[in-house]
Amino acid sequence: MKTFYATTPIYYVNDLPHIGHIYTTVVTDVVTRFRRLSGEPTRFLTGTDEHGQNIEKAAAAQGIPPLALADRVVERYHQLYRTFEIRNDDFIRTTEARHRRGVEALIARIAAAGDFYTAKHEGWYCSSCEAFYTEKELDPEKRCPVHATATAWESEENVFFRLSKYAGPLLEHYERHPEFVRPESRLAEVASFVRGGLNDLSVSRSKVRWGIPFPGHPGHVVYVWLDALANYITALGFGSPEDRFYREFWDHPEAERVHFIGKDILRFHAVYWPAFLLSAGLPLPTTVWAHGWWLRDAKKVSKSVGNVVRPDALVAEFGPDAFRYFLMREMAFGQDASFSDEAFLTRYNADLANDLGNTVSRVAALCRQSFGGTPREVCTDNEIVGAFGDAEAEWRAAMTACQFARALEAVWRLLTAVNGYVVAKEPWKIRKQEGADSARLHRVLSASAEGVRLAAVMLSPFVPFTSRRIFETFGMMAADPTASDLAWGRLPVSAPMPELPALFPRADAAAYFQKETAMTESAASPAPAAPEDDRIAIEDFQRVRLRTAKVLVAERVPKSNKLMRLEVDLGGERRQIVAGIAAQYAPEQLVGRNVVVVANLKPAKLMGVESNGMVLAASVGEAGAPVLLDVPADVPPGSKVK
RNA sequence: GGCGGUGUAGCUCAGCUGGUCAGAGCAAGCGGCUCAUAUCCGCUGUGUCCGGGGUUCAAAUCCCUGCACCGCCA
Repeated sequence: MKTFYATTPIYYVNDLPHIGHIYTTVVTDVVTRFRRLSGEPTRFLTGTDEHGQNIEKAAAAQGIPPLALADRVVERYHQLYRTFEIRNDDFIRTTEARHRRGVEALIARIAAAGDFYTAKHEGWYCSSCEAFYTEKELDPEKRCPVHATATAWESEENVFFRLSKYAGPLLEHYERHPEFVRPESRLAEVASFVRGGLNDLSVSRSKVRWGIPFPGHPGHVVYVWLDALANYITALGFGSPEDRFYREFWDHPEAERVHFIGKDILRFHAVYWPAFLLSAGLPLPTTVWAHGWWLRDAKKVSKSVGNVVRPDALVAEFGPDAFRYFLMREMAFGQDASFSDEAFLTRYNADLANDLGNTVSRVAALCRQSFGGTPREVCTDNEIVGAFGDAEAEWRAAMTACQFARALEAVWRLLTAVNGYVVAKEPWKIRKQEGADSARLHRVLSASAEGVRLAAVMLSPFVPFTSRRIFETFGMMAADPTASDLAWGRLPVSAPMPELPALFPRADAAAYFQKETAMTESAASPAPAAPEDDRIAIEDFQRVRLRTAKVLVAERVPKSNKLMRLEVDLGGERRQIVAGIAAQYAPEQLVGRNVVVVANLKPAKLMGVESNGMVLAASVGEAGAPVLLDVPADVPPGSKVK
């Protein structure tokens, strides 16, 4: 029997949930709801990645065991899932015994294939990355390219996986299964990477303690990705006697297995993971679907314009369904999209309030006013039947291809058809002329209401709560629909219809932004650490004018331990800048040195001395000791830094 | 530097293997209805389909080249 299995990545508990997590999870939820609605046996897995040095450290910093830290974050995810009505069948945590058992089983198979060997692994190790770097990847002072913190030369015996051996088989697999990576352009990227040759992968760590002990290698734990990726099968019971789900949803000729991921972790899913599986002789996933990122609209910073990004506020104000709808409708799946409150409000009003909400409201009102309930007969011969057939076919094709925006457009065409039909038939006139008993009136409203009901069925994967409300409005049970509901003529006859509040009351965008602005401004205190995406757009960065400068004069600011008064050459312009570096640098170390400065900073007075800019320095260690950024002596002063 | 992608109406984007492909939605303008959440229905426009070459009877669609932006790798 054909089965469908979909997963999100397991989320690292070092990070609180943000829009990226919400998006991937909602996508997977929509897809699995669609499959269930189509009657396919379906399984939806998500979970958390809880091992690694970073977790160990973060927990130690808070004085709690790592597992307690993980518990807290896991609770945040559960909350999130309740809010958005995520219907996952399982939630795996890498600290669970079933996961460990599965990882051990996977490792046993790879070992049996002879794909592990031990060798000395040396290099510059960054403990934050839990990774080794080569000399040329580091700056001259051997600092980590990601964290800019000191790395240490480490040398240890590690277990290696013969990844190099699988470059050929992987390329062959890509060739034979072009659907293995979606979208297509990503497959090209991955293939290009593999064609460049693969190095064997170190898959054990002795520096890390918080992890799964590597079988047969005391003191070593399993490398985080080998541990984490395995979740997709360990959650199904792989390696356990109770592996019914594994046999049904993974190791089965007709099982479809899809990983939804962000494009940032494509390589792990499309290279490492299938290589592990090939080695272990297990089936590969059918498709790895890499979606894009939500970028922030940063055209204007003015809050009154309405580009304040506050997903929490939007969800609170307009509800999780509106947010789910926006995410699925606005992003062309696979590409990046930009997020703005403005776009959200536009979609909300145009699509949800006007089209969906108003159509439900008008058809329901017509029925209620005419019959006090649903029509007494089912009309099977009308223009809406055909519109539904077309919409359903398009919707199904688009959903199967993960073209969510298209699927939604198809449903909206059905809504437009209903509205056009209502306008053409003018049921309010029929009622006046022929009375509420008119058979024609019953048929017209039956067709209209049935169109709305079917739109709600097709929308149920996207906006489950709203769909149930629509069913309720038309006298049905407020339950998730099943495959048989997706056929014409299932609207109950002469059923009482409760009068419910508007689904999506029209929003006054101007008033909303005014309120948000007021709230933002009144929140003078530091914003709470919201689990938000804090990436910025390139335009944000470009507002900062960074320039190189040569220090001409340096002297300590009287009565200050930290402040140093500098006069710098900014390429023809002489500037006075005060920098808090006197504790670490002597004036004579500074004169003649090249530095990087922020050239367009508003002037400020420090200890009575005016400063016109800021010298950039890395902030090192707990105390944040400044370490000036180096600029080679031959870079002329005033050069742009970008 | 290598590989790949993108560039289509004011905005967001559809346009597969070349021949109603010059489109949809939003925004704008005009008209209509009044059942409905000032909602709905109909009509209307602007586009050097990034620039330049080429193949072809025919190219937004294929090839070459230039520019801009983006991604992966180094």
